[in-house]
Amino acid sequence: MKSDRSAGKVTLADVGRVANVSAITVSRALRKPEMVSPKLRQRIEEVVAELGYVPDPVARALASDRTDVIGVLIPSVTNSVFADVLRGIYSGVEGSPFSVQFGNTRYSVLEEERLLRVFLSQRPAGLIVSGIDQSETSRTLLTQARCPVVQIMEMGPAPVDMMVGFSHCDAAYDATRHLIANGYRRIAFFGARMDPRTQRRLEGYLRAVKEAGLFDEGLLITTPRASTVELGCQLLSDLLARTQAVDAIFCNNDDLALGVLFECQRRRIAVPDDIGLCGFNDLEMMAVANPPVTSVRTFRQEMGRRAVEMVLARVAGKDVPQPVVDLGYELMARQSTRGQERMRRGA
Amino acid sequence: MKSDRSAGKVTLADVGRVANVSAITVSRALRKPEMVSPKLRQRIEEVVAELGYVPDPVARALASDRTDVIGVLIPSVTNSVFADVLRGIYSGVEGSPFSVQFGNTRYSVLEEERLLRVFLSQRPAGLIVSGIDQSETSRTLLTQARCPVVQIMEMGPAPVDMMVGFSHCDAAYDATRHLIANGYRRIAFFGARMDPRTQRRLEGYLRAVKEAGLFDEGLLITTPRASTVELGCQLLSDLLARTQAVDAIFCNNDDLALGVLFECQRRRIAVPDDIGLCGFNDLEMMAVANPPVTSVRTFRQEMGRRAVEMVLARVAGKDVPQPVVDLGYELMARQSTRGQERMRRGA
DNA sequence: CATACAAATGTTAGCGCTGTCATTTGTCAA
DNA sequence: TTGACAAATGACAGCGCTAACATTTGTATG
Repeated sequence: MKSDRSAGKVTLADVGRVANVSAITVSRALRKPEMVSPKLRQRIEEVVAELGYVPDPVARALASDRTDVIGVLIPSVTNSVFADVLRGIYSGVEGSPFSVQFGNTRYSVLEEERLLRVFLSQRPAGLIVSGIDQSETSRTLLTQARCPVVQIMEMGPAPVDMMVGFSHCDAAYDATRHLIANGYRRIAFFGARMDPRTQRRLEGYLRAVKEAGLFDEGLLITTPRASTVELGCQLLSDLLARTQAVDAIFCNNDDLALGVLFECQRRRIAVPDDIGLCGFNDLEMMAVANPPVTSVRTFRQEMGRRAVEMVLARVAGKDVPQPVVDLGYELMARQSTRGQERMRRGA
Repeated sequence: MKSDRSAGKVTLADVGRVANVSAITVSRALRKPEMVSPKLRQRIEEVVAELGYVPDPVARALASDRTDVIGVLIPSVTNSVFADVLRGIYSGVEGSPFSVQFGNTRYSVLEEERLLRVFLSQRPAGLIVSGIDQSETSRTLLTQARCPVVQIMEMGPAPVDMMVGFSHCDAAYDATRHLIANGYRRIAFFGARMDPRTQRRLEGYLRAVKEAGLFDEGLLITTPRASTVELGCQLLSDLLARTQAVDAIFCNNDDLALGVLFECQRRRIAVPDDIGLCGFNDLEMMAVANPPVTSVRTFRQEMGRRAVEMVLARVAGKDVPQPVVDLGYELMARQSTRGQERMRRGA
């Protein structure tokens, strides 16, 4: 039996036998070296190396009722915004014994609920979830989770536990104000995949144009489709087919903005003179496009890294002095909006 | 004791107690329903629902010596190419009880080795690794892995187990041939992050230009830096500072190509008339850029999905009729190379 | 040198589940 | 009805590890 299952698997007991100590001492030597005398510790380490012992995380999890896995729920794997957050999360766990398990909610609240249950059944060391629009059930699950929880991407009034994000609404408001300040009056909004964050950007846009008395429903172009560069081209075509009275476009994200830029180039619409263009997220390419495109820089990697740091601190028993962190954003004003200024808000 | 640890946790035994059967019967009702009488099965299912029982994957893993986790090793999380592969992998496991655990090797063979050991210690149901350039040690680990293994992204002569990919070398060869066929003679190669796949693309390029007697070392621009759009701009500037005798550029990937395109626009270099431009991967935006950019389409999502399918088939005990799959590629000839044709190779 | 106490190590009993084998129940032919 | 056999269910042990408690060893003190 044993011979078959554990084919060659070295256990704590094996190490103990060779080193002439009990299994638990080996366990301690590995996890809490200071509890074992230096002499023994060294002998054990030698045997571990010699035998090529690798701790079994599954057994450890069962015995100690905890894992070293941080569960992360994000709505999309492909969206480059989340890819950046992931990178941040990875850099955060790097060098620690923790690993990361992702769940893709695909922008579905129900899928989020389901994944949450799955994750929670695995005794995560911590949980990182996207946004603040969980279902009632999800919130309950998170509240009762016996591990630290971080909500990322947004700020909101009632954090489940900890939170790192920024205000999409304020960011969009500032971007729109920037367009207005630079002389644009007929400012369109392009929004794809109207998820909660996009909705809040729309809110910010609306607040700004309404305040300035520039609101026109005809300038609102939204679609449930996922945003792509091609969609940006299309939305511009759609808009222009409807009206020529547009002098700026605030895009819900940089993919759309890039599409708009290409389409403007094709149609020989001068950016920023005929049309001002502003994106969101400040993807790397925006700064080197032709012309460089104004965008709202968000700190996506930082968000991931901070979230992990908070989880790790809590797991280590430290308390987190600032459990709610507003990372802010930065308006990168560039040529596409006749931009010179550069302002910062939040955090 | 118990009360504290398992706070509210419902176990198989709990379900069994309420349903008046033994724990093992509940286990069977859940895993192999056909082994339990319909009547009992129904009663058990009711109790499971009533109590909100969720199986504990950790305990199951320890007892059965296997998990439902597929380990995936990729060299980068941010690179959009791998993001697409991930999406494919996700769509592959969707609806199955399997989940995915990623490891980021950051293009390091040693990190790959380390992660491999970690993953293997967790009894994965299967392993998906990127490329064919594992270290000797890694190959040994993979060979001895007691689970199916799929190498993705590339084709190679000696698969560890299964393989899904395409020939980067052939793809680059065809792309370069296309440039030559369309009248370009001074064809530069831009390569960033010279990982094995980039190296093979370079090989393909070299084969084509040498065959045509068009090789010039001065047209080879490579850098270990990660590729970005900005880097594309820079490499073009560098090249032009060195020589004006260039009439086409084959970029190692689409990020670089996009940078080159923007820089050409800025410098009023006409694409495709002054300079032909070809990318690699056919990111969505290439088709709608201005002008649309020729690129080599690769089937990244498909690669991920197929890899998962192969693992699942093997886990289910089926045998995989075609354990080595060449997915091929497709040259998307567009305006940036005066392209009309559209050819296919591989698979 | 006995005492007290801390440090170091060991013993025991599971964690929740599943593999294996044993037992019970049901079914059918003779 | 009985026996033979399959189907359904159960008992038991153990996966590899760690928490909690128990014991031993070392060390300082009077």
